[in-house]
Amino acid sequence: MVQRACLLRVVSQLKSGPSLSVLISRVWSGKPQEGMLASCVASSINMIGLFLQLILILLWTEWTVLLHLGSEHKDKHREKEKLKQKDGSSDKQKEKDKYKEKRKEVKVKGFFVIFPPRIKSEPESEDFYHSPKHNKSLKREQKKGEVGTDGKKKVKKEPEEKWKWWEEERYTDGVKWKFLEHKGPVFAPAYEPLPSNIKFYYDGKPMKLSLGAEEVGTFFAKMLDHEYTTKDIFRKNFFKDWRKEMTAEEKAKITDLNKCDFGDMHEYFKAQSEARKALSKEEKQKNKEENERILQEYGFCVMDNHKERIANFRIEPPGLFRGRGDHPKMGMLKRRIRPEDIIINCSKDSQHPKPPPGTKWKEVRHDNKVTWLVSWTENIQGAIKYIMLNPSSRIKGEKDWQKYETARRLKKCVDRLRAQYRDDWKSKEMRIRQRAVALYFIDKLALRAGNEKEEGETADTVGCCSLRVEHITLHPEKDGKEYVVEFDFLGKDSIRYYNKVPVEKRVRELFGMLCPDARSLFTTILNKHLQELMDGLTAKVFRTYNASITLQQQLKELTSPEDNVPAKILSYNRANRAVAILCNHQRAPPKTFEKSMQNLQSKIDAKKEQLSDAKRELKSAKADAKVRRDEKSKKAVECKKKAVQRVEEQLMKLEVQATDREENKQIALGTSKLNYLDPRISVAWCKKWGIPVEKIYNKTQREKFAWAIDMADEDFEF
DNA sequence: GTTGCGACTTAGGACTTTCCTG
DNA sequence: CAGGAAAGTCCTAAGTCGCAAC
Repeated sequence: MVQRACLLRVVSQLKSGPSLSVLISRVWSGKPQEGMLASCVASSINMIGLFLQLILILLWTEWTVLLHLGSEHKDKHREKEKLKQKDGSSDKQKEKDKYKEKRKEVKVKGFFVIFPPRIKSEPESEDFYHSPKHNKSLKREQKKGEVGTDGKKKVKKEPEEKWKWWEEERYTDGVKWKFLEHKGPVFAPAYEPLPSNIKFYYDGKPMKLSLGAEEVGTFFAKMLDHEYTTKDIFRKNFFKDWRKEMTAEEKAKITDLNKCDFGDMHEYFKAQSEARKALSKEEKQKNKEENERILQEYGFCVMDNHKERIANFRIEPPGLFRGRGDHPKMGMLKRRIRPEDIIINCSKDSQHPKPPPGTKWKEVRHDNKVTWLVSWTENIQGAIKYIMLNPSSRIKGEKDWQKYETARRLKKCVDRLRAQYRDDWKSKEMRIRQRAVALYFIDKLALRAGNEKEEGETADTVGCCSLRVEHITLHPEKDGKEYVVEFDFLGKDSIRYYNKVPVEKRVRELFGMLCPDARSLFTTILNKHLQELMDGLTAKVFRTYNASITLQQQLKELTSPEDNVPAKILSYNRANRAVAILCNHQRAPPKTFEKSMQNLQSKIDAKKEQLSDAKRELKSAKADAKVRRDEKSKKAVECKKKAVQRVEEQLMKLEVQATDREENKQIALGTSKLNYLDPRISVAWCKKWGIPVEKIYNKTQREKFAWAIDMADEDFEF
């Protein structure tokens, strides 16, 4: 589609145009019509100019205008902004030095060594894979091994000493490991044919399907409850792929999906899942144990002398592809992965995983410049999928830590950078101006970079550099504010980004000649530029930086020392929420939201009543005590007092909970917590206010952020 | 220089387990 | 002690970004 040319490119094509006022009035007056737009672009008419002007307006917008948190937060945000500008550099080095010192102090305690017999029995070969640099730690671990060898049970009983990888040296040369051993993937269970009494009907008549066709048919049958099985694209894609699995006869007969009746099959699967739920305790326990056994066998690997948890050791089962949003490939058959599709990565001297009997791996390689253990190529997009380690592993943790360190380095130079890109808006070179505009959005609105994607291969979503004209509307005035830019587009995962951003009208200047091919590789150009500005800087670092700094600031602002623990946690959640809003992390409101909110409210009401009862009782007890003046009645008063207090606390807790939940209706906190917020900020906050870290991070999260929990003091500054 | 590929992070929703309450 | 809500886990899609191949 011609009119799909991206916004920046459109902007870039502007040379000169009709009078400004005409253009502006056209835009201000409403959405550009599709046809109009198409013809404009096609004939190089300068309707496009409008968008240049939009950019110009934005360019001249004052920094202090707070864009992302919506109008109510504007003022707060301004302050934040000031703060942001102020505390540019500092403390990081301090932090680092402190940590270095701490490291020096740390004595090496024991490491829990896995598979000690193996590791112990072949130390020579390990040495072979360890650079001199690593010999030190290796020796330590071997010592450990000796201690641990005399029995797993014994080791298990002891409070397990966690390996503090963050106290060890890192590889610097692109090597990711020296030794890697694992058992390979767990394949999806083989297809179980339907019992003979469960039938598929075509055109009202029962029909026995071949095994292959039946299997794929069951994928569809299982999904019948989902709305998307009614979607045209889904049905079309499914039917096309299904036919490929049919025998010639089946193909000849089954020509219309609408004549297929999967009802029986659907009922069967439903009953099966019911039956699974209704299993007896013992049976459930048995299943659990079996799962645990598989986890123990396949869920771990040994990487450089340490047993590490694997994130996804199960191969994705076959099924029907369901992309997010309006995906053109929804309904296509996701093929079953066989050993022959699998590439194994492990070290040469490890015990290679064995393929299932009678099969072969596609390849076994020994590439220690990558972190994956297993890979295969998926058939829908042709993308490569990997089996990698858990976030608690050294290899993921180091990277995560490094990510936040990069963001902290950005903090040091962000002022300079912002000044620079503002300056670049005036540049004579179009590319530079363009780059600077993109950067502005990425920084201020925390937009994603927005890489190019192949049209028709995926849902139509965009990011900063791939925004198109139709994603932006200009309003001369909206909600009492002048010059409001309205963003409305689908971002990653087809999540809608909607934001009205008031901008200040300023001097406008026309850009000069523009380069029409500027868009291609735009994110590459952008990132190259960023790389020059700061080592390791890319577009996404801004998201990390802005998220983390916002958390830190919000925590400072929202935490009241006199608050009790639940209230402080509410503050934390609010700070977290501010970040989630900034990053546009949304969720569908839980289906049961209204109901559970009502329940909570009635609980609160009940609690209130209970409170007034308790108060009344206290009063009468007091009166009683006054009259009687004996120990017993005094005690009773104390008792009642405590009861009132307790109920008050409970009520408060409930109310806090209600507020929290209401505010959280459509906002997902998990993503930012897991991916954008430097955990050391949260850990420091917990330490400072005496909040148990368990209140903020659950077990998995504590494992992932073990490095931060261990190293951050209460005075950590991002 | 451009394109496509490979590796890795980030993402929301489905599914499962745990917790709470009546 | 069941049943519903909340919390936690699993799943895998969909991004980012660098680099090799053309």
